Amino acid sequence: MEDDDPYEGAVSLSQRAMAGAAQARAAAYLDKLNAEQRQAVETLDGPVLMLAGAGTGKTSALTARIAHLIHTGRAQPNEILAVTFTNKAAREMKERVGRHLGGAIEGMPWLGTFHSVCVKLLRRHAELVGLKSNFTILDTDDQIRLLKQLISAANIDEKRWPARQLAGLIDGWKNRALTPEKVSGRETAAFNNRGSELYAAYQDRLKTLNAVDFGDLLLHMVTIFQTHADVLAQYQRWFRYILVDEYQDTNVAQYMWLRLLAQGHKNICCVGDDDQSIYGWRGAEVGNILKFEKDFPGAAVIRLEQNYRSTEHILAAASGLITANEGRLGKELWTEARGGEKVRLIGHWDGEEEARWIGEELEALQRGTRGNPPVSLNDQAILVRASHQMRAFEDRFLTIGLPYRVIGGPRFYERLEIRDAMAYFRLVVSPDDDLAFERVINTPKRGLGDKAQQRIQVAARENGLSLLDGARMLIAEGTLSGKAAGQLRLFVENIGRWHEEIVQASPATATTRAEDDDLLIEPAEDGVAPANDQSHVRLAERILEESGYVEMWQNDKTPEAPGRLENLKELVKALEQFDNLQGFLEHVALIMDNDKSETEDKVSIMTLHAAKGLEFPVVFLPGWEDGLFPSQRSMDESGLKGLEEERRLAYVGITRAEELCTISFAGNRRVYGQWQSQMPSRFIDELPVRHVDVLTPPGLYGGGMNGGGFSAGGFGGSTAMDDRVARADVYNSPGWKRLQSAQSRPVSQPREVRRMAVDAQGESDYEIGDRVFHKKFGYGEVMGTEGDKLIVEFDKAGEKRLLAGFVVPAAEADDVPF
DNA sequence: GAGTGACCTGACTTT
DNA sequence: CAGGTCACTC
Repeated sequence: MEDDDPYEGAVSLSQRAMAGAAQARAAAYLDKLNAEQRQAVETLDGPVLMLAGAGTGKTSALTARIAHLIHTGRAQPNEILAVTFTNKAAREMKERVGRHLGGAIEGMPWLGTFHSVCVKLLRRHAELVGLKSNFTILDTDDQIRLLKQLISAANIDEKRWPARQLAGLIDGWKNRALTPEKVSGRETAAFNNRGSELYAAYQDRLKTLNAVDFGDLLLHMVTIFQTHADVLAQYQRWFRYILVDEYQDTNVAQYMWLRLLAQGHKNICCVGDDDQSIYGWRGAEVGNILKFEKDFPGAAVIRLEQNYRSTEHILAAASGLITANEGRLGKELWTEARGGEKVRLIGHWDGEEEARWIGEELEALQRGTRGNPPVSLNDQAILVRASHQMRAFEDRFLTIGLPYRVIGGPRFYERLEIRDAMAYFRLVVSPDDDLAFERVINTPKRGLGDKAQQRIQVAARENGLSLLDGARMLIAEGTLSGKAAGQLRLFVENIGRWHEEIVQASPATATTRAEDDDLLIEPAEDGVAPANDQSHVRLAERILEESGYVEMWQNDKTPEAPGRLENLKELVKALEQFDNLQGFLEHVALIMDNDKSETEDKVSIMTLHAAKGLEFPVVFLPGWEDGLFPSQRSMDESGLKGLEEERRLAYVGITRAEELCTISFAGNRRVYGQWQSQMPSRFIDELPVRHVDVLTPPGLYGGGMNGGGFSAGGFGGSTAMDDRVARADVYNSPGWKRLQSAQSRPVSQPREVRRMAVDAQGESDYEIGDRVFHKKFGYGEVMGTEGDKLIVEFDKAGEKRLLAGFVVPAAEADDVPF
């Protein structure tokens, strides 16, 4: 590497001038902070652990700290390494630091996600791990395809040993910074005893392809730091201050990376909240935050505990829930806010009913007919555990015409047509991108099926060529049959021609960026720049046109086709923001989020994971049912640890709400296209009852249209002894029983409903041997009880555990219309 | 080589 | 319920 520091003099004059201007501003960013936040900002030297609970002004403190570092002259903007997990967080931080310092701080080149920072570093030092600096970053799709090839090459039955699983294993290893040779012990036995072997083969293949996957970005940098002391020392010197956001989400590789970099000066400030660690499944180690003080002796630990976001009931409900977790660092969140509505809890007959009710609530809140000031849809959100739960809401909202937006749903760049188009671009930019070649060689159909492709593969492998060159060779030999040969020739020539155009347009960027020493000046921040030359946009259009790709969709008669064409247009449009195709590809590889700045008033639907870091005045948390939330899979795979993570997820969900939080569950839900009766979530038991309102079922009992009945509930509170909402309270409540028995009947029979409600209450105690009837499972016999559930052996459906409310005595089965 | 239908399997969270 | 794979046919 270079002897002298390559970053010398990278600070521009304008930045110095800017610092001067900020000086005059007399550090206004400190004014709004409370004592703890201020301490976190002003404790600049040495290790600092900031334990910041939900809504305690963590980002304010973090950005103020950066501003303070710059303001006091401790560090230039480009000497600060600040890492986040999401692009959104990075963007927000950049913007807020800029605001603190009076606007246009241009150079925070090292503020970004772990991955984006690592890409920059790895491009500089790629050769140390056998890569070229213009390596491609594979998406999961490519990764899977690659693994499939390796698995079948290793003569392993792809059915029994799916590539997805191997991808998961490899990902896990990389998260723990394990290179193939470091995978040890029984883990070598993973994947039919071939796990580590395939992992090694995969890494080899990646190197040959000059490609990396997401995990490699971190792993390669850790390897480089560990094996090249000079490189490490250089960055240790350069990054004088290190800040880490969401520290509880760091995995082992990220942890090692940080520790290596911080080892010299130990000026590292980590911000996190152990109660919000929700990425264990992705390799995050809560342990990292728990052992910070051991890793950095003498660390200042600062707790931010004053919550500025939620009402006292919401905060208390969340706090009460999370105390069920063990091994917490422990924080006492408090707020000055008083009053507000309790957290609302309501059960529904099934998922559709739940969606219907929430839809009505959203509209009522929007109109202000609940006796509340109107709440815009933008201020309301529905947070679900798993993305497939969104569908019920989308269906319902489409029906009633309620505008919504799905955040983090099927993402733009993951769509078929976008990936295809991107593969074309990739191939044109880097003709030896074999994975891209495979993807588009026969899309649209060019009569080049498996056989032809195999011949290309063989030709390429035997001659050590890329697939594109292998194809060229075959054409030159003239061994392919007429039609296929002509099509292939056209394809190859097109790619070659387009590639030439790029090379001529910008010879420097088309080859390699290894020589760039301007990473700190960032001519194109994240590849974005005011584009002056739009030739790449026209080129992209022509690629899609002339390749026949657009035509393929134009001829497609399926209903999705027009949408796909729209998406392609949008893709081309997005290119305008970049100054070349390469920059765009880089951007897309790392930034898989599509935050179109929408201005319309819409309710947001997203997963709980996607909601972290966000807040809304009104939040709905549907689907609180055992198996769904907490998710069965988490519990099966990770036991108590999994359950605790689910609980933290619940905590994150509740703490997103500022004013009104509504938890709901359904008694029946379609799972795998099959109806299943659901148990309410055990987390419901853990809510402190004083802060929860159990709502009576809506609509059925004369509550009327104005939603007036909703807040009249609260019968759950009076019966609980131990300060918890017992699930049993919900079932034993008159409202729930009526709901259970009544809702299996048409709603338009109020008299019948009431009669049945009374009946159901009277009959809720079954004895062993009683014959019962269930709406879905049919007839069965009561075998016993388990807690508040009945064990029923159904004639057809077998043994089930369910609540008494779901069955009726067999004698009354005739009354049940279905 | 491409198109079609039967079958199977798997289903959560993501930089 | 959905997407993917396989076998079969044209």
